Amino acid sequence: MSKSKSNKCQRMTLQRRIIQEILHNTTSHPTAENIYLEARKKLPYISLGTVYRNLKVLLQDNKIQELNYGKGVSHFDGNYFPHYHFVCQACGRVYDIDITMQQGLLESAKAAAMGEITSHRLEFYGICNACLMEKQSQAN
Amino acid sequence: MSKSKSNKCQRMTLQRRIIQEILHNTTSHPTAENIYLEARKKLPYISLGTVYRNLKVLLQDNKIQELNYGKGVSHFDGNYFPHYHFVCQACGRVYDIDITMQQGLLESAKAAAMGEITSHRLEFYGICNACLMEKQSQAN
DNA sequence: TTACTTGCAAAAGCTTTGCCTTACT
DNA sequence: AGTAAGGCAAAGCTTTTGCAAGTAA
Repeated sequence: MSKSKSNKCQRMTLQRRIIQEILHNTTSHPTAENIYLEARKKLPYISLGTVYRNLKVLLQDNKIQELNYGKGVSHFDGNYFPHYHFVCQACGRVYDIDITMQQGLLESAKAAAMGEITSHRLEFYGICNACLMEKQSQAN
Repeated sequence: MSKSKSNKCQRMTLQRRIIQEILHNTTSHPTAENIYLEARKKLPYISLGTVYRNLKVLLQDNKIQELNYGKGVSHFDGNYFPHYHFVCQACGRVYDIDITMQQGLLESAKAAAMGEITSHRLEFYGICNACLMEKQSQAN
C-alpha cells in the first residue's frame, strides 16, 4: 500500500525542492514569476516552464494553494490549510486574514446550493495599511 | 450637474444596449464569448473586441460584476447587487446562492485585516445537481 | 536502465489595443 | 461637427506543451 493519497510528485528534483522551500518559507503569496526569480538565485538556469509544471504537481498533491484575483496572474500559497485572504487593491499584496467561517453560514450555503458543496473561498478586498500610510504621507 | 456618479459610458450605441440587455436578462453568468455569440444573433457584425470594451465600461459604471474562477475565462454577472455564487467544478456553470453573510463575520474580518476592507467575495465550489444526476444516470 | 523532469522555445488561450471608419449626441 | 465607439486584426500576457537531453531512483 502506498503511503500517500494522490501523489503525482514522483521524483524529488533539486528544482522541485527549491520551489517547495520558497513557498513554505514565505507568507507573501508569490506569483509564478516571483517564484521563478527567487529560484534563479539558487538555480540560475531554472526555467519558468519548470516552475509552472512543479506548481501544478504541488497543487495536485494539495501541498500548496492557488489564488487568483482578477484575470491577471495567479498567486501561490504554501499554506495548504484552508484560510482566508485580504487583497490590497492598490499594491496587489495578499495577506492572510485570521478568521473562521461560522458553521451556520456553511450550513445555510449547503442548504441553498444547487448541488453538493465541497469547498469555498472567502476574500476581502480593500487598501492595506502600508498603502494607506503611503497615501497619507503623500498628502503632507 | 451630472445625473450620474462615475459614468464612463457616454454614448448609448446599439452594441452597448444589446450587451447590457443580454446580461440583465439572464442569470447564467455568461463569458465574454457567450455574450459575443448571443449578441451576434441580433448584430451579426459585432466584434469580440467591442464586447470586451463594453464589458469594461459597464464594470466601471458598476452596472455588472466580473467573476473569475481559476485562470480561465471571466464570467459576467448582470446583477450588480452583492451576492454569492456556487461554481460547479464539473461543468463550470455558476449559480447564484441565496445566503447573507453574518455581520459578525464581516466585523471580525475588519478587525483582523491588515487594512481597510471595502468589499468581499464568497464562493462555494462543488458539483451541481445537473452534473450529479448525469453521473448517476451514467452509473446505470 | 527506466521513465519522470528539465530547458528551451513555440503554441495556446483570453484579453487588450492601434488604426481607421462609423455614428451617437 | 466633434469625438466616443465600432470593426478588424495584431499584439500582449500568462500559462501550457512538444521535444530532445538530463537525471533520480
